Amino acid sequence: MEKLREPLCEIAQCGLPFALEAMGERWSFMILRAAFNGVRHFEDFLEALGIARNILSNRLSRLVEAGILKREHCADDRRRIEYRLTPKGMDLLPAMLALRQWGEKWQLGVPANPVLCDARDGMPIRPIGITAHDGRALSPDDLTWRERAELEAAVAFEPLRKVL
Amino acid sequence: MEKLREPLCEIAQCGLPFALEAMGERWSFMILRAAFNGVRHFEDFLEALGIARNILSNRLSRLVEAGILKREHCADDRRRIEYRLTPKGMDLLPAMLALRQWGEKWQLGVPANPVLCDARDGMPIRPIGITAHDGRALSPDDLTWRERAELEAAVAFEPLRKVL
DNA sequence: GGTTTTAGGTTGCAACTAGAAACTTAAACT
DNA sequence: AGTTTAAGTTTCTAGTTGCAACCTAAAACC
Repeated sequence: MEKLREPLCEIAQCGLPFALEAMGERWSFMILRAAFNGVRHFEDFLEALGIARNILSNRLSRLVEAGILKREHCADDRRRIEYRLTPKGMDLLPAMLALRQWGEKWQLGVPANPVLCDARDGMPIRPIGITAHDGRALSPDDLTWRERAELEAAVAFEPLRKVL
Repeated sequence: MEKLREPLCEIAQCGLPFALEAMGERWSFMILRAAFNGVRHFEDFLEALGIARNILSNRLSRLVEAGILKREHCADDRRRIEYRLTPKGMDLLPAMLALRQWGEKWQLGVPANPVLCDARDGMPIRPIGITAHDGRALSPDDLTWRERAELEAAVAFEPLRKVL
């Protein structure tokens, strides 16, 4: 764990504060979860989450503004509004699952049910973890920070796979 | 994405609300990040985060209470207190990195620096994602929910790897 | 045209969050 | 013994969050 150290946020360009700015509020992840479960309409979010109307209204607006949800009128019933995940919102699924798995593992006593599985073979997904470029599982001790410049020089020969 | 649906939290035993209960507050992830970067003492958190003393005090207490940090007096200087990550706290690293990578990818304009790398070969880590039991990358469309009972019956022959 | 439905704004109130500054306590240092 | 340091706690203030209940606007339905 000693190796895992970086300058704090004033210096580093760190994505965490930006992520928290968009998703750090109390209901944001629960709304996202509902959206992943197919909830699309205001009243359905309201019922699913037990949240106050004005808070929901405010959060949905913020999530739309952040580009995580998109807001559009239904074609068939134009007073109805659909909130749908954008690609940017979909891309939060690993983070949400990682949080959820952590909650299940450490906070929730019972094994979770239902279990999220691979649709192709029906097997449970692997716990979300940190993996090397070649797929090996990494522990916190296996990690280190490198300057981008240094890194790009080092891999000048082999093509650098897109990271982050 | 249609396949990815589950009963909402009243019915399902979902770990997400539990995770958010512990980590959902505004400064929690930033404190965790500092802890991963080796910050251990009250005054150092204070300086690193620019947070008010009373809020920091409150958050540290909560994180200790949640078992994410442990609080102990230094052996050499017993007025000093060290806050250190517990295994439970360490286990939040994938979730934090996933959030951070998302923030870097979607919110932060510039490529992040420094880059988190595998210490063994110096290559950048793979973006955190969802993988099947055999390591294949999965997209949201590849996911489905299965009842635990059904699943355990189905894999009665092959040993079910520990999940979550 | 009147009613219903959907989405969401407004108001009022209680609780919580956040910050600055001063105070406290215990240990260490001299 | 007196000072300094680390880690808080307390007090006061302002702002935000959250809920309930009611109100509005627009579209659809009859």
